[in-house]
Amino acid sequence: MENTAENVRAQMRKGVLEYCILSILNKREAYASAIIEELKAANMIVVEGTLYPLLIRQKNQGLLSYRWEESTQGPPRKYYVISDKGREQLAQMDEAWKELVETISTLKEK
Amino acid sequence: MENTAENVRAQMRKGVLEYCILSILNKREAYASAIIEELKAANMIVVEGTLYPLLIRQKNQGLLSYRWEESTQGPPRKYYVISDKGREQLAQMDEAWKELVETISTLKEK
DNA sequence: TTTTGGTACTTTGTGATACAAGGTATTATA
DNA sequence: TATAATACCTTGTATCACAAAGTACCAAAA
Repeated sequence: MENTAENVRAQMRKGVLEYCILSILNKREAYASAIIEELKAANMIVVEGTLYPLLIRQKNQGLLSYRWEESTQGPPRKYYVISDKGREQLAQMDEAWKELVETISTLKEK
Repeated sequence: MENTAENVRAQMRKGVLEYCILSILNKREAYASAIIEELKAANMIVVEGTLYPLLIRQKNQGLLSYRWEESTQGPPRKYYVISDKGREQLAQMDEAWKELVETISTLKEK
C-alpha cells in the first residue's frame, strides 16, 4: 500500500464528502458536474463514480430532492436541492465537524 | 441506513483515525488500551477490533515499531513507538489536515 | 489448587464507500 | 452523418470500521 501525500489526503477526507455536498447545496442548488467543479476549486478532487451514488444515497435518505432542467449546452441537467431534513442533518454535521476539529486539537496537546 | 448524530460522527472521522494514532504516539509510546483511553478522553470512541488491525497496518508500513513490556496488572503489553518514517508521515498528515480544514472553510463561504 | 475476574491481544465476518473503468444518452457542430 | 462535448449511471474492487467471539496471561478469592 503506497502512502503518497495524495493518498494521505484521500484517506483523510473519507466520510467528510457527504458533509461537503450538503454544505454546497445549502448555498445553492446545483447539478453533479457543477458540484465537482466547486469541490475541485476548494482543493478536493472527487470523481463522478463517487459523487453520483452519493447524491442518490442522500436523495433516498430524504436529504435532497432534484428537478430536471434543460441546458443550452448539452443534455438536461439534474439539479439537486437540499431539503428541510437535509438542513437538519447539515446542522448536526456542522456540530460534528466542530467537535472533530476540537478532538484533533486536544490530541495534539502534549 | 440510520443517520443519528452518533453515526454522523462515526462517518466523519473515518480516515482521520490513522492521523490520531500517529499524533498520540508522537507524544509518547503507548499500548493499545492506553491509546483507546486517550481517544475516549478526546471524545473519539474506537473499539479494539478497529485499533489493533490499524496498529498492525502502520507497523507493517514501517511507521511504528513495538516492544513487549511486563505489566504488574495482567498480561504483557505491546508498546508502540513511532519511527522516523512515521514522523515524516505525520508531518504530511498535519499538512493534509490543515488543508482539509481550509477546504471545509472555503466551501462554507457564500 | 481450582475458579473467577480483569487485562490485553487477535481474528473473522459484514456493511459501507471511494474509486477506476466503462457505458448510455443528448445536443451542437463540422 | 460523424464527431466532440456534456451529463448521467453502473459494475467490480479494495479498503476499513465495527461487532462479536476467541485466546492468553495474571492475581486474588474460594
